[in-house]
Amino acid sequence: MLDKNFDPTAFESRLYETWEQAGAFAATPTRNARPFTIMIPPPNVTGSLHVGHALTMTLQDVLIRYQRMQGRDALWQPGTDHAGIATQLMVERELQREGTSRQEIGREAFLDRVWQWKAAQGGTITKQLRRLGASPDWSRERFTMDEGLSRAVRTIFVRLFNDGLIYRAKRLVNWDPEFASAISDLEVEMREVKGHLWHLRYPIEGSDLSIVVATTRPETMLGDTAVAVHPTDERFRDLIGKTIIQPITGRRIPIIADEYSDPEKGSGAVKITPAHDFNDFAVGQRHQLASPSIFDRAARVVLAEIRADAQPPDPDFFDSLEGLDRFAARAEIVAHLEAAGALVLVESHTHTVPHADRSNAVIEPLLTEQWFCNAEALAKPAIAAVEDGRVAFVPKSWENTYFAWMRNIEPWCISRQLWWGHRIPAWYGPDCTIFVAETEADAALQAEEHYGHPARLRQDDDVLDTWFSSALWPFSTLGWPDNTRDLTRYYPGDVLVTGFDIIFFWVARMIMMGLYVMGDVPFRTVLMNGLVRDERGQKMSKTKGNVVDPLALIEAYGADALRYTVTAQSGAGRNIKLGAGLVEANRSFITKIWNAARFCEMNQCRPDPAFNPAAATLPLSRWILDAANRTITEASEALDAYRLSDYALICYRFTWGDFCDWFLELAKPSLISAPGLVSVDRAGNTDDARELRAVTAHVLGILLRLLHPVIPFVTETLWDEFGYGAAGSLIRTPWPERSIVTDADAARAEVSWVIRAISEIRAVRNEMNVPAATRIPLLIRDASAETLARAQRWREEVARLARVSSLEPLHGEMPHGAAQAILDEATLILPLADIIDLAAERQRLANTRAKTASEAEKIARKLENQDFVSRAPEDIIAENRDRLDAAQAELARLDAALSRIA
RNA sequence: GGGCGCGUAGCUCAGCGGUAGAGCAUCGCCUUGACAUGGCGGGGGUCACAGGUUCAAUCCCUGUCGCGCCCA
Repeated sequence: MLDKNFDPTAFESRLYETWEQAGAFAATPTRNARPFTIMIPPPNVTGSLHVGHALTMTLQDVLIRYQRMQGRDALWQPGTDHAGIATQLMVERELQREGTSRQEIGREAFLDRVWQWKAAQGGTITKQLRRLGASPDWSRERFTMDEGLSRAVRTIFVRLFNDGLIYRAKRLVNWDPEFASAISDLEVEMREVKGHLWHLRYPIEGSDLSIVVATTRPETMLGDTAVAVHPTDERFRDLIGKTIIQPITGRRIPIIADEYSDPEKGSGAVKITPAHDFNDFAVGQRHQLASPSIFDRAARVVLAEIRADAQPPDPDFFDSLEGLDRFAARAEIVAHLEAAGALVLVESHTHTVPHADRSNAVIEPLLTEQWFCNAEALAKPAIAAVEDGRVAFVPKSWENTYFAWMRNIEPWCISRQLWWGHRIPAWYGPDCTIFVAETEADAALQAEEHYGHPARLRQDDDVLDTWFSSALWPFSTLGWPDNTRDLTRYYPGDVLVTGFDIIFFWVARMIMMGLYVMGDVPFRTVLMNGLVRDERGQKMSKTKGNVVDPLALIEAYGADALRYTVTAQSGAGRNIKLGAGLVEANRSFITKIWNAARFCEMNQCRPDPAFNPAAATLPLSRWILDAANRTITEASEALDAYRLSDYALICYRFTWGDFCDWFLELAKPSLISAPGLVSVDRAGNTDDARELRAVTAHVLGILLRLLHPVIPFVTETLWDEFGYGAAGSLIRTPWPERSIVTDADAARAEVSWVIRAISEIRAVRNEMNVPAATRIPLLIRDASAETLARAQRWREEVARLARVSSLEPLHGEMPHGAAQAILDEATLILPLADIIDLAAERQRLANTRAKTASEAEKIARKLENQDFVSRAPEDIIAENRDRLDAAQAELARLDAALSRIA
């Protein structure tokens, strides 16, 4: 006997172990079945499960479990990402607590520490995914820095280099001074910051004139090599070509005309610092300006590159700037200029400042040598693949976002000045000649050939952007560069499920690399899921303290409740709001299923393998089997189209609305009055009860299978308990199929009449405040023979559910003081002599009449409209005529009913 | 500044040319032999606003306002 409540903790872990140990998650490449592949977005190896994971992983698990049940050879490829910056940062913090640093212990010892950290922390997220019920093929788990994947990284690096698509260049890059590393454009976040606009006076050489420049970053003036004005700006026309004496460095710099300068902004004149600003760099290129760097890698002032050209008016002050942090230098310089009377104006100014998204440091553009990937070349075929539909985004609107970025793609800076990651497979000879090779031995051979003798080589110190290895994930996990069986079988994958926040970081790059390396797209469909917000729609953040911990939710409500909630909430591409309240509410659905099953168990509804749904004869049986058919079709269509929230709601409605609220309630009299398999039902007919039991178990089996992808634990538990299959077998049980239902239309008409009759009576009773315990007789007048026969067939069910004491046709006068309800051609009459408030009943009927009359009038007006009748399609006109007829007939009956109590 | 998306019941959202829907919340009734994590019933919406297209607009088009996100 099932307990009264489903206790997830009692089942989930045990069940998961059963599945995993039985190999239920494993792909079976040897099977003769069409593969279905999902590549997991590898979470950070040292991370832990957050609600975003819970959402995306649940959706993937729903899809993979569905396809598994569809008989596909389902591969959900799991693994984790080494997450260069994030992981290195955590270990560095640990070292800091120990009073040391990575520089102090050295590269090798540091990497040892990271591997130790990974060994200790790396299992957390995979354990948590198990708690969630995720069913990837764990036997294939990969890590972006394991040997195979590292080999793939080296191989592709060499290939791209040899194809001229990877190159080394000195360019202005986004520099994170805190990590002391370059980062890519994507890792830069523009933030609105309240700052100042300083208006500074720069004297013009050989005159008393001066020009006022406005800047948000006075400290960079040490690297000024020009002042720019707009070519059409009348105010400065005569100054173009003159020379300025830079007030701190004393450097002679020209006033140039460039359209970059915006006459509307600031003073209309801007200082140009090519080495520390992307726009200034472009100006510098156009005017062949020098571009001295004035900051080191920690963004401290370095005077070396400007000393030669400097003639500082105040050499002591100039020298004092050496080694100052950029913000300290700013304060010093502003104060100095103010004292010298060169500070004209300080304006409050809100502007966007680039920040590193990981460290939060203000980005310092810096001229450095880095490795770049020619993303433009790789993007072309990747754009085409989405244009011609080889890759489709769901929802489609995300394709615009993809195109916009891809069509304006910038070179991808792939080198990072970190230690944790794939070290760049490039070696330098004594004269700095570069040898790119998969191994040091290969590089040595190349060097020997180049120099004519063996040479001492030094490997590049940098590592690759983490996303470089992630981009290879769809094929590197399958054994590439070896031409493995898995690679041919599982590439390309079917669907990628991920958040739109990494569409550029990851999705676009996988498509680029997939096409470059494999000659085919990595997946057919990209299902974009939204971001998870808190109940009020606010972004979750640790500082706000509104972070919802999925594991706490699982602990409190069970994994199924969480899974069901995020699936039902996941409108494609839409952000979802999640709080404990929603999960708690959805848990009641799990409980409902549990209790429905408990009722089935109590009434001996056991799966009968010999049961043939096509042979079901009772209208109620055929009605629920028909509804099940429709649900199977709708649920499958929704899943096939990746409308996962629709799938969840379709199953919910069928389970709760059709199966529990109506089918089980209507079947109750037969099931309960006839305990035991061989017994007699109310009509003395043993077959009815027997059939209903078999149908009940059959339909329960269908809904357990339909719901298994989203709520695997409770469904598997019940599946096992009821003996539908061996323990732990639901996960691999075939998806339900439609069955043949004899004369479904008739069954629908019959049961729908019963449902409407019961609902009408209940509504009248409630509105008339008839106490629930009061049983009242039901009289039916003006009913057709068919309706009367129906009413007699269902008298017990109607009596039970509408709390009716008897059911008779009424031919003569209506008893005094009765409530009435119109149902098709018939009128249901409830004699309420003592309890009825006649005025209230008149009002109730009048209200109904008013509603019907207004509807009839609306339709009539429509049908009187010549334009409508002549131009609207036939079926719409016919439908309106029918509706008008029905409304008018109902009006007549309501009038009759009203006159009876007049 | 450019682009994308969203404004539908108190809340969260579905519907996207032809009778406005669900869940939650709310109100009333009910502890009936699966379930009060329940059952039954009710109230609640000029579908942001203004034009246009159409026989017909919540739905299509244009504009306005408000909100969000992305890119510069």
